[in-house]
Amino acid sequence: MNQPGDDAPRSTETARRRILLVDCDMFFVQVARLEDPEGAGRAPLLLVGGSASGRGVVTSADYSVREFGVHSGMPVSQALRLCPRATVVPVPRQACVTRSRAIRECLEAMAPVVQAASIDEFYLDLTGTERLYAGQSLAQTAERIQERVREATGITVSLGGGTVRLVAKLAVERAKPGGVHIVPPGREAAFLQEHELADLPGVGPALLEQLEARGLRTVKDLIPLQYEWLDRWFGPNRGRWLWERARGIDPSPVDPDPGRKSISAERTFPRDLPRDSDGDGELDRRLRRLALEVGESLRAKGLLARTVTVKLRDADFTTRNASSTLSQPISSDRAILRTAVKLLDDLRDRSGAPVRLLGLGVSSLAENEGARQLSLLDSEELEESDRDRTLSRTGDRIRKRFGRDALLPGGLLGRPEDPNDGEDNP
DNA sequence: TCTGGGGTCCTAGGACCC
DNA sequence: TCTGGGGTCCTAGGACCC
Repeated sequence: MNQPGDDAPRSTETARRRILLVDCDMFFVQVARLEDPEGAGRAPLLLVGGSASGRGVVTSADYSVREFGVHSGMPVSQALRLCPRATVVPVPRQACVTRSRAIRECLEAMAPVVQAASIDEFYLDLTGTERLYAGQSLAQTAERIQERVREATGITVSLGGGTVRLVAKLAVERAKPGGVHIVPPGREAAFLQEHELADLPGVGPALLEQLEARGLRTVKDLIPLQYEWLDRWFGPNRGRWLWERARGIDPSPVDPDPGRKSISAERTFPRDLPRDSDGDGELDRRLRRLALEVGESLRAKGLLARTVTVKLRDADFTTRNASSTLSQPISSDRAILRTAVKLLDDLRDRSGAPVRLLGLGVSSLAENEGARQLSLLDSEELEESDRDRTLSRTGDRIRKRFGRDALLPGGLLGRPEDPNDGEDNP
C-alpha cells in the first residue's frame, strides 16, 4: 500500500498548465563578451568572476574553460591552476542587470505571466495562450521565443517546458546549450524517474548525504517508499516535499511579482582585519558604507524595514549573525546604522579573531505608504526622525547627481563634531 | 593565492499571550 | 496555587540556489 493517508500529499488533478523556463546560457560570459567585443569578446578561454578583494570565485566560465574542470563557485586561484591560459574578467554587474531587464521585457511581450527566478532565469506560464499560438506545439512556441530573445537582446537562451515548474527546470538542463526540450503532458513521472536525486533542485550535499545513508540515490529508489517512511526519516515537510517531487508534483505557481523579502550588502576584505583599534576603526567605516548601500537600495524601492542584521565572518570562515527587530519600520541611513553598530558590538564581543567579511542586511520589509502614520509615542521613542529621513533622501539625490563618492559616509552620517570619519564612534 | 555576493526558505528554541 | 496547551513573534543558524 503506497497511498498516502489523510495527512499525506495528494496528486491533485490540476488544470493542465504550459510552463516554460527560459535560461540564459552562461549569462555572465555572454554579457562580458557583448560589452567588450574587442577584449573579452575575442578571448576563447573566458572566465568571469573574481572580486575587488582578490579573493573571488568563478561566477561563470565558458564551456571551453569548464573542460579543464573549472566550475562556478570555485576560487579563481584554483581555476587558474587548472586552466592557466584563461582570461579572467570581472562580472559586468550593471550590464547584466540591464540585459536581464531587456530579456524580461521581451518575454513579457510574448507570455501573459513572467517570473524572474534569478538574473538569468525566467519562468513563463503560457496556459490559456493556445489560441494566441494557434496550431503551434509548445516546442514550436519555445523556439519562437528563443529566436525573438536573441534578436531583441543578443542573448542566447535555452528553454525547458512541461506542465509544472519542476519539470521545466529539469528539462532545460537537457536543452543546454541553446536548445529546447519539452516534456509532454502525462510523461512527468517517467521523466522524473530518469533522474538522480542529486539532480532535483533543492537537494544539496547535506540532504543527499542523508538520502544516501538510507540507500537512496535515484528518483526511482524513492518511488516504492511509503509516505510514512519519508515523514519519519526526513520530517513531515521535507518528507512531503520529497514524495511530491519524485512524482513530478509541483504546485508552485509562476508568480510575476513574489515581492522582495530582504536587502543586503556584504564585503570580503582583501586581507583579514586584525582586531586591534586600527582594524576596528576600519570595520566601523565599512559598516557605514554598507548602511549607505542598503539604505539607498531600500529607499529606491520605496520600502521600509523593521529588522536589521549584521554578519561577521572570522578569518577561519566561521560566520555569525546578530539581528534586531524594531517596533517601527525605518529607512534612514542613520537609523539603520545606529542599530547595526549595536549589533556589531555584540558580535565583536564574542570573538577576537581577525575579520574576513562584514555584511549588513534589512528584512521584515513593508511598502512605504508615503504619509507616515503618526505615532502615539513621543519623539524620544521613535526609531527615526523625519529629519533622519530627509537627510537620507537628500543624500540619495546628491549621489545620484554627482556620483557615488560625492558624499562619503562621514558626511551626513557622521556626527558633525566628529572630524575623523567616526573612528570608533557609535 | 581556498572558499563572492545576492538572495529564499526552513527549523528549533525561547518569550509571551490567551 | 498548580498546570497545559496553541499561536505568534523573534533570533540564530543552516541549506540551498544562481
